[in-house]
Amino acid sequence: MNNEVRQILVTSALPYANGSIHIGHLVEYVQTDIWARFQKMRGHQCLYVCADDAHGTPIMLRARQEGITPEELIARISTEHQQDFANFSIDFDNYHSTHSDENRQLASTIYQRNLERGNISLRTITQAFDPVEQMFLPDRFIKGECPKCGTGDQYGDNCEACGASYSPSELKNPVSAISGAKPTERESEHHFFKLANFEPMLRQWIRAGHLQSEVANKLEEWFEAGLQEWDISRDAPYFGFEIPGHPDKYFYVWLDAPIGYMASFKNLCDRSGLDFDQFWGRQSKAELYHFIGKDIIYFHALFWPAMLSGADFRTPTAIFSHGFLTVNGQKMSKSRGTFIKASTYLKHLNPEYLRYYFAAKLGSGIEDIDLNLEDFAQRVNSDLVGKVVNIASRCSGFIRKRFDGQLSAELAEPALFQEFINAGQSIAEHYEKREFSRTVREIMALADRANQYIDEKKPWVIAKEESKEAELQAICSMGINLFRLLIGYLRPILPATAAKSETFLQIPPLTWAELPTPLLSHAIAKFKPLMTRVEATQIEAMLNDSKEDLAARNAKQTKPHETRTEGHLAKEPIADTIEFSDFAKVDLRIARIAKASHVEGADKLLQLTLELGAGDRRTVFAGIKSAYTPEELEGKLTVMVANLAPRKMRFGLSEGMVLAAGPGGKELFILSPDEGAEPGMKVK
RNA sequence: GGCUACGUAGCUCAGUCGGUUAGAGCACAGCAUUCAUAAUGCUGGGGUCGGUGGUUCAAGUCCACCCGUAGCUACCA
Repeated sequence: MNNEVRQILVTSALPYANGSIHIGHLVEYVQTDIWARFQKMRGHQCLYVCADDAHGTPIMLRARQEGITPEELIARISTEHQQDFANFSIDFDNYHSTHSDENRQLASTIYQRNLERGNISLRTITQAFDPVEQMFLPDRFIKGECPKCGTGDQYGDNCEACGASYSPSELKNPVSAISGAKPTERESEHHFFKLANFEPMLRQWIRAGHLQSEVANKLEEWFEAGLQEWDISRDAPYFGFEIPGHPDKYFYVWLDAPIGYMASFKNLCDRSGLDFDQFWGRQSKAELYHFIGKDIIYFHALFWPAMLSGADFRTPTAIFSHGFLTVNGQKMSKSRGTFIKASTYLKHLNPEYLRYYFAAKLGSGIEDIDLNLEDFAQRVNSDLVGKVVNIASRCSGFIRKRFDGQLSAELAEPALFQEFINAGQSIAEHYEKREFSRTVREIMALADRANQYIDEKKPWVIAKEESKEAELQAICSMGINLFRLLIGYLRPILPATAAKSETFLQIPPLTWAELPTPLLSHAIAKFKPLMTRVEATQIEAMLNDSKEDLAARNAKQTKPHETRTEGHLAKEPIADTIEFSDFAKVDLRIARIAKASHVEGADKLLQLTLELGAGDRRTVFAGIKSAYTPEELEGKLTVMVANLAPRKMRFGLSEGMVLAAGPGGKELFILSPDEGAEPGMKVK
């Protein structure tokens, strides 16, 4: 074993301060936390830092909508995030914010140094501008009709209906998503990071073992396309840091977000006396690892090393990317109740279950992992409750009742104990390589071995024989010692269960180095259940609760809640007054959704067969796949525009439209009539 | 459309450099057992390895094409 103490700095991606932590986020924090805890348990100096990512247009707008300052918003969200993390035993050594003095200074330093070395250029670009809000509009905040297929309400970058990509200026009838005004074009001077200056360095870097091979493959694309300049500035109004010497110009949030890793660490240094340069200086010998989702590889594997190198800081030792989380094989969905917030999960289930399940599925690759809820319950119950915890439970009774809690003075089966110790090496290697699923598999094989041992020795038979007291004590002590090793190996994954087990065993926190020393002639405490089974009803309740979360929020939106309503009205102002005759032209009818199905090849569409009674059936393509599944729509009554001119769409002819409210994505709500309405009835 | 991955038992996944009869856990069935939170042990059934074609003495593994899934496709956090 390598006894050298390593200096390791680990980060997880910074959660955006615009929403709650959900179980998808947790994959990454759990993965990082397990790895960091493992390193600490091995005796290394491992520091795990993170922060809230607090800047950008969405945060500015949300704060405005809520009628508070961005600072108030991010403070509130930060508290909430940290509470969720603490509940899941995510053990940060420091949690900070990108909206901090440390980050302002570091961002400025990094910018300044790159500027001095000719890595920043200034160029005037033309951008969409909202004349009402007096602000430039990011693509995401411009909506309009797709220039190719004519579908309305599309974002400025690509069409959700036909998949075409285009620039915002090509949209037909564009409107600002903030004010509803028609955007104008305006020129502005922007700051660009000249990524191409780093091409030789990056080409070498991405093939030097800092990245997973599939990630490096993917990045080749960018070199083939040619490295473009990266726009790192935004115009006021913007919530972020003003660029030194350039009033009303701000650093783009993605510039200062990764710098937040450094800032959080700097903040830790200032409080604890650690040496910042020892970790971030060009000559640093410390290891630096970023755990990230595969969606933000570009920022971390190209821009970030380039920025650092251009500012005379060290580059990361490695970037560890992971895949996304699906639930029951599908993307998390609010309507299915599988968009589960961390706080909702906690109301129903033990966080250790999820940590274990994620660990059991995580490898070092970037494939997505699936939370199959049935599998989740079976796996936790069988592995943790049935196998591991059960070993302590089935041995402790004898030790407690017959020997007053005292373990025997010698190991009954030193060879078996040694077998468990030997397995530790490969378990450690798998931890180190982030092959947690292999780690778990090996540990569970040992747990099976321990149960087999007890079964073989049959302590319950021996207990009935006289003069076999010593043998009984030895067998059960052996079982307890095997349990101790299993818990030791599982400790990075199950910190809370390990802590409870340490209380039961009456020992200090386990370290890897102590594992080979068995507990002999030692008193243990009374056994209390360390973990209980997952019940199907708990999972059911959690899913319902997630759905209710959504329902509650919807109710809040429809209620005349000042800020929320103002938000919607501000985004989409009430249209010009019309005459009744204009309204009468629209023939609205109650329709029954007779059939709903997915459309092959369509990302956003569902194909609906609407029944108006008397054999009148219409095929309608509706862009509501993001919010509804076909199953939940079938049989429902809704309201449709029955006399809309049929429109030829990519997948067929659409003969009308269903009415729905909401901004899109998960937040789409189709209208349904009150009880008693029948298909075909006219809405007037 | 292009690109990066993925597709193996009902479920979740292993399967290394191509090499005997494709493995594990869960679930299921039978038996044993009662120390343990209905936990444990033993035995068993279950697979056209997404499809088609190719390379090879030999293909789950390599190549091509197709189908399906996920993601990325740069001013979106």
